[in-house]
Amino acid sequence: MRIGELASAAGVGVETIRYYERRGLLAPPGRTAARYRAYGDDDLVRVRFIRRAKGLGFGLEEIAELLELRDDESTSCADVGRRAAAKLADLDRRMRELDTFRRALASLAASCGKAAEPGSCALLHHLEDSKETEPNG
Amino acid sequence: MRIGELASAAGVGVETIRYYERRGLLAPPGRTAARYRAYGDDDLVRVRFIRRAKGLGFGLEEIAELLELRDDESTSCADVGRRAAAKLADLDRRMRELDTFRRALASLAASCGKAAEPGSCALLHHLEDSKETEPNG
DNA sequence: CTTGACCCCGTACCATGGTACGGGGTCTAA
DNA sequence: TTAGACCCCGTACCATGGTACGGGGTCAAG
Repeated sequence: MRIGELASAAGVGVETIRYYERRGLLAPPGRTAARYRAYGDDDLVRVRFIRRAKGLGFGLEEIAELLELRDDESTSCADVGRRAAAKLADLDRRMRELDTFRRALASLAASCGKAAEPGSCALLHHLEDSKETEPNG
Repeated sequence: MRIGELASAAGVGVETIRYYERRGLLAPPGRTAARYRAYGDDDLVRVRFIRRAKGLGFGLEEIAELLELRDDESTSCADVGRRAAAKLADLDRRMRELDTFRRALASLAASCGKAAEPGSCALLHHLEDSKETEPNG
């Protein structure tokens, strides 16, 4: 398929595909006689991989590393696993914070409709109460 | 307190404080005779608010809106609540995705150490299996 | 009355993750 | 053969969230 087709199938712009190529996330594809990029289904898989990983908070740099591991057939799953473990800890922390916040938000949304007293917002109080949970962890 | 004190108390750089002021997240503070910015404890609360909200995925623009609501005493909690509800849905979706990913990552980390067969990575497969969970939600 | 830490301001710079622009080639269909 | 859709490339630009730089003022200690 050509770049436009790949892009729309993956739900991104054509420029994004080229950008990923520049960034090394996509290998330079084959070309048609007219120098058009020619992609296969596996490229689509790859772009979707990137988008999904990105949507989950991985940076392109990290994704590139993940893809490298994936590309290298000799790389053991354990290598991926080591990276994964580090990311897991990160994810866990992130999720805990997010969950705390989500709870505050949920209880806020529940209580707010009823008592509309200005200045008595669970959400705002939650954010104002500065516990030791610093963002630079 | 002066800007440096505020900054270190909030765990950010001096430049960040000034940047927040430029962005309208912090009101221009009072000045000493020497034109030094003079902050109070509520400014610290405010900066911590910003950092916490930021650490949880809010953008500065969103935070500015939240702060506006907070500043405006006449704003009912319900107004904040409406914003919160929208953010909540967003957070929920994000957390579900994150959780799916975290599980994959966790089971990967568990299985990877044992069977190190290349190409059989739960993580990679998870990302390659493109379900309808698109990142542009 | 000088040294050093702190502050002022404006402007430039940085990384990230794209997005747009301009000038050109290619392909398909009428 | 000509219009329109698509593609090529390089380069510039954008938003976000800061960070650094340079030249200068302020203030407390020694």
